[in-house]
Amino acid sequence: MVLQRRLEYSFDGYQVPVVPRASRSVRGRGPIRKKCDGNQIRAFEILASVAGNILQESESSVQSNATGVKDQNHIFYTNSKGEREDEGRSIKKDPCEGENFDEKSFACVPGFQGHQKSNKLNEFCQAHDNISHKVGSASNTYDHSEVICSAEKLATITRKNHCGYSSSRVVGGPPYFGDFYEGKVGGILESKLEDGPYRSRSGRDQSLTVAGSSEDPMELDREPLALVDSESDVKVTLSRDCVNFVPFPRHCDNMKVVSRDDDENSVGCTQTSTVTKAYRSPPDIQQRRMKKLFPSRHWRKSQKLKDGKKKPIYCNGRNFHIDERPQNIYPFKKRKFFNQSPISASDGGLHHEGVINFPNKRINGDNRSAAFGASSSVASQQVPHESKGCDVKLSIKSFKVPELFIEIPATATVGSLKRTVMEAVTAVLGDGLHVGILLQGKEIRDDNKSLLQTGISQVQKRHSLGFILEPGHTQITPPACTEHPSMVSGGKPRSLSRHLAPLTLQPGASYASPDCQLLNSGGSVERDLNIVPSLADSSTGNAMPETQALVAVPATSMEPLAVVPFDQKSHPEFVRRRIRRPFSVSEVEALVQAVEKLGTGRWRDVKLRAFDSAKHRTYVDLKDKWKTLVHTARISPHQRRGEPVPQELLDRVLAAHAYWSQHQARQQLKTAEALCS
DNA sequence: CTTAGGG
DNA sequence: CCCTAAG
Repeated sequence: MVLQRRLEYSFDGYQVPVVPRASRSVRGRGPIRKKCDGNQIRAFEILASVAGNILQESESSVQSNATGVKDQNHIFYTNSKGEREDEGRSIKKDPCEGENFDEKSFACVPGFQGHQKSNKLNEFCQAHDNISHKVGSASNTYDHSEVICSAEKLATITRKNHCGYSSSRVVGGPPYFGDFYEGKVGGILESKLEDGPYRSRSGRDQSLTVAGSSEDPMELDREPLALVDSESDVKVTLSRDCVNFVPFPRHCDNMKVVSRDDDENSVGCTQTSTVTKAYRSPPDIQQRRMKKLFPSRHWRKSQKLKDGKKKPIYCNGRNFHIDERPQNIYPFKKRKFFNQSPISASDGGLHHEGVINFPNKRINGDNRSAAFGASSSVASQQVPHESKGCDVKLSIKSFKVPELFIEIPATATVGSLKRTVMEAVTAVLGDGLHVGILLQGKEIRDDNKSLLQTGISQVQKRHSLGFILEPGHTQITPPACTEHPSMVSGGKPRSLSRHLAPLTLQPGASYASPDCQLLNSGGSVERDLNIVPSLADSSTGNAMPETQALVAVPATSMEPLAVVPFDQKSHPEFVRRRIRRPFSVSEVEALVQAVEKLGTGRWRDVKLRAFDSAKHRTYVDLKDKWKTLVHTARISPHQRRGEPVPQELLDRVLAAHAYWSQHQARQQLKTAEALCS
């Protein structure tokens, strides 16, 4: 049939088709939403969450807020160094006043009074939305501002503490864990435990540094990238009938891009169905609301999952729900929320001298399995407090991330180095953080002991209290976590021992199996340099940490969310933009070949035919690529960017495009005629 | 889910 | 790449 057509309409190559496809052009497009891309500082956030919890604990014990802020029970604020334009404004006011709202520099998540339960997720989302807000707007640039931002966020936490933003939520720390997923590494991190009326009493803040450091160098092991010969990227299968079948006989081989690529290759992961169920739980009303709030692709995914489709029908990058996480850590997109009251947060004299301290940069690859230990300097002291003597004020100063080895070619750009470091940190901390308490060098494992019992409350000497921060999945101390239910259950007075409980981020039910994650991320990420030729891309893919599984949210309550570390999937507005992966020449070749055969209107077939195993290429991608190819072919060579595509290929693009355009025109004409007659 | 197109 | 109206 194709042959017939070909003969019938003698294809002559280079004519640029004038056949318009007006059918869909009329579609109006809705208002363009403003997008802000940012980078996720998950690692830092997680790290900071440790402190956040402490704060949370202290805050939750406060019955009334000391400031004039009303009902700002879910305030989130971040500093705005990352946003130059706001520097001026953001410094001017004390966030405690809660009056000056600066949307850009401050994000305030309004509490959904009376709907706390049902809206926690929303709050989470918004909170993270806010975070991403901070991280800068350049979508694919990873520069200092990220670090700075995180540092300032952390500072913000401290500030929050000082300002006495009290949490009016009934639930204690865990459920709103997300509120504190901000922070920094290497900066100053302070947190205090206080039971009494919340107030910043600088007079009593005679923190003494207590902790030592455990600078265990960490070895990041990763299999070396497999350098695949470019030819191996293309599977050439000569098909018998192709000569007669293809309108472009001269390229009759059946080219297929083979990619052992990444993303969706996360086969052993079983988290999906669980996750699915988690999302099915909320009542429909909320679902609808959520959908409204987050009309994102990811949300749709969730919706679909809700519909009972646990198994994606079409395993391309978009439909497969375990997909892009490993590699798309930071190009994430955020959506703007209009219902949040931004507040300008000033620096408040917080220090940002913290710098990530990674002595020998050397990335060896998949570091997920690497042991990681962060040390922290902790100042702790007995609070000269009158109330029952159970107040322990802790000030965690400066988390230090131990050595992180990164290996990067000398030719790599500074930008890629930054990214790499970022990725490494994220990868290490990506699975959450386990916090251990060291008292005089000994780890306190019994989480049920009170501080009094363990002696923490009496810590007077320096260097007697330390914290161990490890990736969540490397350390599992099951008993430690059993307290969470009580934590989430409410405002009853808790012992100090419990205050520390939430510090332990347990991989528990909230996490995907570590093995799964390992399998999912490092190993499966593309090693095919043909597919991902650029260093940045490949390193990105490989160093990408696995994000957590979806939070299993019980239908009855969403409270468990609280204990869950930052989770991308539970924050639909944090949709990351997929990382850019330029088409390689071989991919272009495969695409051209497929289109020559199939035409320009059957992208799914093209995908199946030539990119079936390239999971990261969706048919939409292929369609887009074709579009750009056509464009590229039409512009002058010196205007082209990126990896140069052989002119021969571009010629074929034009030829095929012309041919199939005409072909389509004729088709339409035919049908039109048929209709008329 | 796919297509087709605009952004 | 993203988003999304249409089909």
